Amino acid sequence: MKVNKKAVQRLFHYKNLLLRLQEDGVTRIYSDTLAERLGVTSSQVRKDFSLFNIKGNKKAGYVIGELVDRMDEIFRNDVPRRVVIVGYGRIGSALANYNGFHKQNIEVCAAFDIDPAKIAPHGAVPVYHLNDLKTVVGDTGAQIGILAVPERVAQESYRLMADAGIAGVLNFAPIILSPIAGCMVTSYCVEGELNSLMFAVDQQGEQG
Amino acid sequence: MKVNKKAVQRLFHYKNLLLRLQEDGVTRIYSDTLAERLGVTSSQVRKDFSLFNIKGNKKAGYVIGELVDRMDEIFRNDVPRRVVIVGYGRIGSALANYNGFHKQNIEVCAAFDIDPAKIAPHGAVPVYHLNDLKTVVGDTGAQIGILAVPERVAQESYRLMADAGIAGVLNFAPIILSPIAGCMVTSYCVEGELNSLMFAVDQQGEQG
DNA sequence: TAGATTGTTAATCGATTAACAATC
DNA sequence: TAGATTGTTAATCGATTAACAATC
Repeated sequence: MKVNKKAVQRLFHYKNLLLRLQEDGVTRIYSDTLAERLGVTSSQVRKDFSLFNIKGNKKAGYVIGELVDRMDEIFRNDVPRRVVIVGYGRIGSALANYNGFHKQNIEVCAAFDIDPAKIAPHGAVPVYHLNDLKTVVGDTGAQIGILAVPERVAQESYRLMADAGIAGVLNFAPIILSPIAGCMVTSYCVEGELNSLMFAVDQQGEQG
Repeated sequence: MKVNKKAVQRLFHYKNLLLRLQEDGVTRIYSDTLAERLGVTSSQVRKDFSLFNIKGNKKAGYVIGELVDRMDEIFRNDVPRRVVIVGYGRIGSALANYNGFHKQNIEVCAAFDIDPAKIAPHGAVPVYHLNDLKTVVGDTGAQIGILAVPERVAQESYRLMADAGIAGVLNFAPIILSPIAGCMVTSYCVEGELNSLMFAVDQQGEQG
């Protein structure tokens, strides 16, 4: 089986739980315990680990320290990973200043907008004009970009990001972007998720 | 095949594309065309439609007006759907004022926080103290809640929401919530998504 | 009618779960 | 050793894609 996105996401959550357990002084864990804590099956935990070549000890479970080290290695958590944000509106600025990133060694190194009133190259997170995207991406070596612009300019902004050398985009505009070679996209649509949740709730109501 | 979350999400995106086409004066469409525009297969489009009992015309494709009407019916888009937001920090306030919601007939009817400085019951979106959650949920009839609080209080806040009668929660705290009966959860973890995207980019780099 | 498109059934693909041999 | 847990293979489950009969 190939490593897929969902397995990567689970690995990320395993890691975060393990870090919390480590803080509590726990040093070893069984796949069973880990599974229970995260609401998955123990088969899945072992399968995921095997996918990433993470080894435990028969009978003795897993050493949390070793697990965390291996995961840091897999995710390259030793080097800070740089991210730029395109679109400094409500969502963009909220993410630029989100304090959950540094724990994961993710660094928002710059944001971009076309509104002159928002440009602030000397802020905690510098905000530049979109025209400077290519230069800044070149200088910082950022590989990943967050796209948080209005729907109607999303495709064009994505093109500019791909052009600037960004290799992966996390898109928050509520539109499916047509892919550009060399720059992969993952999209998140809040209204779509809410809609989907509402549908699920409605359906459940009909049954129960 | 049962209706699943991914199919619901696709239906939502079909609808949005169809609305845009309608504005351009297009009145009919084939599954082929629709599929191409959204980067899916035409089999999938027809399968999705069949899942929701959406009918077209052999040889003549689908009438966009009929499709949109049927989808509005499925999603109950005729009545405004009310949402509350728990946690009025950066993410919470960004979402409270996000202007992509009203297009989908989603109404953020109230937000909640425990910081007295944030309470503002007469704002465009009223912000109340968390203590008032149950009352306000009762009064407004909101069924869905967005959870945007710090990780360490996420599980407890979720419990309060379930308690207040919220039937579905969209969680943005980077933690897996243990489920409470009667209140389903969908989670989104930005740092997890970024991490996953970085992993994918790294992997691609190794191969190419 | 001939050609083209829908709607559905069957085939394929991929991910999760179960089972169990290896082993500490 | 006996018991328990990992690691992996096989079985199951679910979703996507392909194929094609129905039909306009």
